[in-house]
Amino acid sequence: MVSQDNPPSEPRRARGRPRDWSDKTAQNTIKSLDRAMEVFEFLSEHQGKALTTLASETDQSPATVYRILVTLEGRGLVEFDAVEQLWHIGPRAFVIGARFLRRTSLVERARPVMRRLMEQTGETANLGIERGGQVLFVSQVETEATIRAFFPPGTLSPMHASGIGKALLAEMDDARLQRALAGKELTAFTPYSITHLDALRADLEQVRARGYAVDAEERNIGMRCIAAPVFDIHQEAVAGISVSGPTSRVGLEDIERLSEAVRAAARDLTATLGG
Amino acid sequence: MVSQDNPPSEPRRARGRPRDWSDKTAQNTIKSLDRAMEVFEFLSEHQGKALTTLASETDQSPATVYRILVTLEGRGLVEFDAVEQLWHIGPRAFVIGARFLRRTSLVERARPVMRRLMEQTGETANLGIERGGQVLFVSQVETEATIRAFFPPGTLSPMHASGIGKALLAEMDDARLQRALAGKELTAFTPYSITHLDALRADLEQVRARGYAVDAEERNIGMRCIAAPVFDIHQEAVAGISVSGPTSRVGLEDIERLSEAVRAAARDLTATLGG
DNA sequence: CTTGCATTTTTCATATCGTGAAAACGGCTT
DNA sequence: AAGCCGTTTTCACGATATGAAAAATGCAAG
Repeated sequence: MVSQDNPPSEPRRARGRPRDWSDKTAQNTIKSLDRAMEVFEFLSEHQGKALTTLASETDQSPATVYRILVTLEGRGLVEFDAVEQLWHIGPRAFVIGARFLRRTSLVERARPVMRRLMEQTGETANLGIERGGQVLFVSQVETEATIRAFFPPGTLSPMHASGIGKALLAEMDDARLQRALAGKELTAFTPYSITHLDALRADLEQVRARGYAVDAEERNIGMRCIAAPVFDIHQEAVAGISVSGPTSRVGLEDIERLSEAVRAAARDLTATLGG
Repeated sequence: MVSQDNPPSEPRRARGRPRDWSDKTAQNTIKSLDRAMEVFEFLSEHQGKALTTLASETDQSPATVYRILVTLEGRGLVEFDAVEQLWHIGPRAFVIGARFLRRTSLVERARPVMRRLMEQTGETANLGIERGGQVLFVSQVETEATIRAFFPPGTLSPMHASGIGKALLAEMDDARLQRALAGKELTAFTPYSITHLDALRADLEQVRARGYAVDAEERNIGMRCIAAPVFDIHQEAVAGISVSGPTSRVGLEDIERLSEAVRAAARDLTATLGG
């Protein structure tokens, strides 16, 4: 989506003194800030932590963690529940993080397309992009049915066990594929998960051929997902759009029908992006 | 914002040494961290800034800002676009921020806002969402007056005869409006009810223009209601907030004044949702 | 092609300021 | 009441964040 992760292809005309990328230990970073951000991140993963717990689990002194939290609290990045005496992520963190989406108009443009897709299919519609070898779900429109697939925006998921992930992988050339999967295990989440590279490649071949990817209970038992890639003006797959629902409603015989709607939605979105 | 702002009611049992709240200058915060967060926040507001610009606009030396950015980049909180040489908010900020939503629901977050609204206006405050073409009242903070409007949470009410309903309808585009009203009769509950589609459209036009909706005895004789829409991060109207009271206290001449408070409350709630 | 300017990144010396230990403070438990 | 536990503050020390300036580069102008 946004440049940067293609050093081989992009011209990379860097103004100013070039950064010393070889410096693995990153000596140009601020240690105290990094430690503070570690606490921040840790807190976001395990919400509702007490000061002492937080301190011991991040290997820092309670006094330091306390000061970090109070400082962040001053900006609303974290919140202190005075009743329960627990710390949480604050609303401003949400506001700031959400601005990540504003960078490209992708999410905004996708909104009406997704809504229509949800109405046509009756299933939850999702939008995801690739980030650091994972699928990042950035937006969703929930179905009105009571039984629904729920992926809160901000969720990260492995590429190989996700419809959107596979739709994106299928559009990558071999070098990029290697990089996206580098160091990643093909974890088995269910008995249906794809765990071998050969099997994955074969599946991706199919995805390319028919224009959509299927996640048939590869991540969650009882959930199926049908996804198609969305292209930007450079013909690059920048996102995936999908519907997901319970096996009871999304039967194997429904896939053909649903895939039509998903592909149409992907085409629509591609068109509004200038593909 | 969460629990914390009701010192009169909450017991406020603080374990440990009590914080020195009088210390307005907050001497217990970490200056460097605060400055770093200032850059972080500033960047989120004005995305795509160059280093120098960022430095001068936050009144810090380029070297310092550079180190802050590189540190945050290491955690994915900010991103550097190598082609354009610009800095942006990173995906991890989105992931972390999104976890804020997991903790509390719309209803819980609305609670303090509604309480304040009730105190300001002296009237019962309501929160409602749209479900299946009807308004679902999900939460309420009752006034202390003896004569009070009472909507038990869980109550369903037709959209066209409800302040919240009209506030939500007014934000829909035409297609969605059609669907929300599909198959619904514009039932007359009182002589003041709106029963013709044209009249409703005209009213909605007004609602949009002034930013709030009024239910003037359209559902119950003797009760008036002033509502405003609440938006989520996608700028979609997800809920409505309102005050309702007897005509004796909510006169036509009070509407202007009350609507200010309602709109302010709606704005507050919208803000904590990331709108 | 050369020169100058703008911008980013690194080096370095300095003193700021972040740090942990320990004490102070209260609530909670027995 | 006394002891325990978790939070907040104090304090003295030295790690480290900081800005100035230099280095390294691209870009635009001559």
